[in-house]
Amino acid sequence: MSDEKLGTEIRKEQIAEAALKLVSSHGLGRLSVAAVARRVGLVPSGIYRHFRSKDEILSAMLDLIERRLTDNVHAASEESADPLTQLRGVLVRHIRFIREGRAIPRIVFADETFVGHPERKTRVQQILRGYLGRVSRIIQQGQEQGQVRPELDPETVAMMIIGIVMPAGVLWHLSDGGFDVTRHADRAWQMLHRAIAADGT
Amino acid sequence: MSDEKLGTEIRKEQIAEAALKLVSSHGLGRLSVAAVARRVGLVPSGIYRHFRSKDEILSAMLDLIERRLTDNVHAASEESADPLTQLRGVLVRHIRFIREGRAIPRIVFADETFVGHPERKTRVQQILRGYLGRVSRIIQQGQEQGQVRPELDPETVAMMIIGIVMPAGVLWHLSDGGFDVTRHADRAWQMLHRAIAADGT
DNA sequence: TGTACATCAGTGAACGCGCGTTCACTGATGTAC
DNA sequence: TGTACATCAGTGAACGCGCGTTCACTGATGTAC
Repeated sequence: MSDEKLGTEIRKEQIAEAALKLVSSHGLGRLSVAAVARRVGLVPSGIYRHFRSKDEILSAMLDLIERRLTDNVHAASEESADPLTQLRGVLVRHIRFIREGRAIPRIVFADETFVGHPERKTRVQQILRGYLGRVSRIIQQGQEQGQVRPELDPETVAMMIIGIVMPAGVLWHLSDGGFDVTRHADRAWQMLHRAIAADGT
Repeated sequence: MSDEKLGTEIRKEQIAEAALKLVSSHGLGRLSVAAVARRVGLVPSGIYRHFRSKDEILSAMLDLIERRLTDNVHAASEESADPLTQLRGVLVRHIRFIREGRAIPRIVFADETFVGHPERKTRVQQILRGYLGRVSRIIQQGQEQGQVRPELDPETVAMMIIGIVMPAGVLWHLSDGGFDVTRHADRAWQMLHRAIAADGT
């Protein structure tokens, strides 16, 4: 089945990556150890050389997701000096993220994620809060530099940005890509922009 | 097991209701025919007197959800004559809905819902689009009566209202009720209100 | 450079469990006479 | 009002399937001498 023997560090990475891709395309409910094994060119039992259980793979997937969300915000921040443009960059990247596959909602909303693992709720919360926190910081900078209304709660604004993406992502998925996420994001951002920009433009 | 024999129409209602409650509290992944049966006081095989399969129960649950969402908007519309107050009513009710259990996201995001049933995607889409449509109509009325900026796209506004609730619901769930959904909704609504109200108040 | 050995990634058969579903049955309910 | 019968909701045992996991094994790789 396998062409070659690989070190466990490399395999762990491969396996988590493969599992995430499978969840993106078919959902957590359909994620089987056998499917993951097939994807990396191993036999099901081979997985257990690198992970103690299926649950441990899920944890590794969460680590991957956290890393990617962090990278998203980081890349958007680097792209421009203007906080409002940075926010728009986060929005655009998040949409691209959704287009690539719905791994995040499929894990966050799946109850299998948390069954028997209450600590995982904390973990997921920490990931989302971390993301929101990073976005909030951009908004705070905007307030300090005078582009964003100073009386607004940065966290609320950050959540509203996510709130632009979430329902759009749902419709996009339900319509098999028929719903125009980008158009919605453009219009919604325009409205949100008016609500948060310091000058009334 | 069962105290009495009941007509199949009553049982169907009971079973769908029981299934919806189980999904609300434990998620679709944990929904078993046995658990539903236990809840209505039947033996697992007894369910099959009223539904041909587990899938058919899922369809009945979707019907229930649709009815409740419709009722939500209807009740909010009756409550006030002012469209903006009506919108706020929809928001409040939707939050109450979430507090009662996360049945909707747990079904909409679960992939088991759609596996082997592509037509169900259409069904769920129809439910959500129906809900959005009803909310949009309120916004249109607001535009006709001059309370809402006429240049805005009603559907986008409707989705932003849902977008206030969705991420808040996620955090509320992950924090086991620790996140203050109402406070977030208040703040977010205030911002959205400013963005959509015809006068700049 | 060659040999012996330890390590460990990968294999395949087998397990046990949960769960949806089937099926022959029982016995209560309502109706026809 | 009473009896016979058909209907059909409810039961419990048994099934088959998928899937996570275990275990004894094989054989490639890297290292020590």
